[in-house]
Amino acid sequence: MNIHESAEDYLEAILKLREDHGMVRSIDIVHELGFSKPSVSIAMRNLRENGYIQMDDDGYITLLPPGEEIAQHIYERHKLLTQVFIQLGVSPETAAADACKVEHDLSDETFEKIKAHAAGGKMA
Amino acid sequence: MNIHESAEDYLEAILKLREDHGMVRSIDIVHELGFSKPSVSIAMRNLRENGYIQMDDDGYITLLPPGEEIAQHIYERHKLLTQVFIQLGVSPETAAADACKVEHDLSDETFEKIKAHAAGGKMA
DNA sequence: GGGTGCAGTTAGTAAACCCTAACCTTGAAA
DNA sequence: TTTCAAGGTTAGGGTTTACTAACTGCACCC
Repeated sequence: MNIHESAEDYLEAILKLREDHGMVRSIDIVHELGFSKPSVSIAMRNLRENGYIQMDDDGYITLLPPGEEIAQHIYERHKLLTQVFIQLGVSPETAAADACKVEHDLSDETFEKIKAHAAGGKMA
Repeated sequence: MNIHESAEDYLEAILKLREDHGMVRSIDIVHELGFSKPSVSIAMRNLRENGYIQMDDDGYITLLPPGEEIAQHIYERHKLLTQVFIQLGVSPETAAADACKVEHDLSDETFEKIKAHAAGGKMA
């Protein structure tokens, strides 16, 4: 019952929506990710059943600790990779789109090296 | 009838095997990628039916121009990304594994910027 | 009270991608 | 010549992840 790539994306979207607007419902994720309502509904059920999120009676979603951890992990990667790509001269839109895909695939080892390199300020 | 990620992997493996050993059969891909014989057999049928590869009567595989182009495209990314990760201090095994995954996801724009950056010799 | 619309769910479908089990063909070895 | 191994295929199955169609529940509003 491992976490899969799509679950990571959903958790990341929940975190992003929370930071941007405070409250998060399924319909907000529908608009954020561009998926259909049933797709999001089923994804939320899975996240709920596996203890990653909680939904109150009004459908408002909160991240439980395991979900929060994964969301932060992915979101940190997303932001750093986007920044690195932009520093390399990539357009912001493309940088964000590529970060979205790559963020799931990199090992911790490689990510940490990229992070260290970016922090060194020697990217440009 | 677009090319998908797995097809890119198979084409890349064919190119790599050709460079390493000359001749390529399905069974060589089985050993290279660690998939089952039926999985490779079906993948080869798809590549054949879509004009990416050719198989002679003995089962030897050659890349047709569209397949060659994709294989070179992916293989070039694989080698460059591996090299870049290694230059950042990542272990060769992890670098290659991560390159394997990332090589499919990067836009041309981002890849070209990474390439230019690496060529500038300012990676380390 | 009856319509309208929003949020969410259920049911059924599809595509990509892998698997095991079991088969065929061919060629070499005993 | 029989047996066996290697390469390849067919048949059937399973997971992940998304979709459309059609439903429920609820609130609001004239």
